[in-house]
Amino acid sequence: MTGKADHEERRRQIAEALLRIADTEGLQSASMRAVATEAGVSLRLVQYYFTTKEGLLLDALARLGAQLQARMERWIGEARAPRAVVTAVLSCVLPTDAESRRITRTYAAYYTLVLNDPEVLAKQAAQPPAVLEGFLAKQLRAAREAGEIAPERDVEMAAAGLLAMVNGLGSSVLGGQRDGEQALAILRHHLDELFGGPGAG
Amino acid sequence: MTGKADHEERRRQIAEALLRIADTEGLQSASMRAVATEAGVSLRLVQYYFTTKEGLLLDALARLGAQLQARMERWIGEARAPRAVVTAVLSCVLPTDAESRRITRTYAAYYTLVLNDPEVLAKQAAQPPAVLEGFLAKQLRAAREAGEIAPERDVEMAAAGLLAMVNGLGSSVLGGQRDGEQALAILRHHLDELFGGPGAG
DNA sequence: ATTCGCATGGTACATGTGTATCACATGCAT
DNA sequence: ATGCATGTGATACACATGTACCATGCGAAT
Repeated sequence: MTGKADHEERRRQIAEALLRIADTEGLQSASMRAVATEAGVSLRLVQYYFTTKEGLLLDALARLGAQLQARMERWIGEARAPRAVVTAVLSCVLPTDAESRRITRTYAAYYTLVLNDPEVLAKQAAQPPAVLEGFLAKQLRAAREAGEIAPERDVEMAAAGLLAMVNGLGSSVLGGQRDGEQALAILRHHLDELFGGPGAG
Repeated sequence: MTGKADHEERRRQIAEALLRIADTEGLQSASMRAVATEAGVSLRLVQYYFTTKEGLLLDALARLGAQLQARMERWIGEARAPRAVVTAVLSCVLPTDAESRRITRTYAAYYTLVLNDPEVLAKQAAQPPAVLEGFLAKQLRAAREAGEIAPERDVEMAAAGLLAMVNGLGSSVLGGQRDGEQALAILRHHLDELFGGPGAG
């Protein structure tokens, strides 16, 4: 046989074709045929490897999530100081470079889909933000105990607010209202306000 | 003739049918036929009053914007104090009651559409946030000059951050991650932090 | 009474969609 | 050599969509 590596490779190839289309033209343009053409395979193959369109959408979403997580870990790097970690996590989801623009746009394309699908999709997509928020709160608490944040500050509230803010900032960048650098500046400003003042890069 | 009042009334009736569908089932389900059925008219009439689907979408979006603005003015009411105005504007766009949930969900439905349409739609939808942000900044500056906000605070940054935050909070509520009251609590917390402390109503 | 323009209904057409079906290859186990 | 599972192709089908076209009614101006 051709080996299971080829099988998974084909799936990856097709799913990434979907993500590419979702990024550039939106999910509504990601028909089975369009995905097949983009991936350079026949329509039948897309059907063969994913059976149904919902399966393809779900698989691609999972891959997108993995890509975002990989980007986060890359941005966190060897940072151990809570403030550096928080800054990395928040700023890496802002559409500032090509990769983040791609990921953000593609997530936005899925967003509308999730809103009107009480199916598995909603469950799959509502979990990551919650754990991320918990992670941020933990980091902020550590920073507070280290004296970098005023003791009276509520870290859960701050974490929720910051996460919502980068989400909204991302939307404004995608909507063409402002530029990625400006969004980053706004985020940095609020981080400076939360922590004592301007911190190291 | 039947009078121009009837004409405009028909347009309103049809456009609101679209908005109702966009709210409950998403814009992708808002086909010409579905809108016609929802409005209780024939497909031909939808064509007659709006010619093209794009025209219908644009008109409905304009009406949605008017509804949101009306809601804002209603929420601002007779409030004159900057803090009260800012609080009203920001909290009235959070999905806390039926009307705001409807408006927010419908805007979200349009959002994806705007992302992949460099047409008139983008221009039409990118303007309001900018003027709203300017309005908020002005209110915050007034509050700062009145001593309610620390003099070293940057009001433009704060306005941009708050607007992005309510936007992100709205998304999280729509995504089922939290409830409207919790979102409101997070917003209030950050307003308390920006202004000296808890304020009246 | 005729004519004209607006309003309305019904329906056709071309296209795009997801999915199903039939056909053929190719390689491995028996 | 034969049979069977996996991979691949081409095409058919049923349906939904936006838009265009033809016909009819009906009030008003001539």
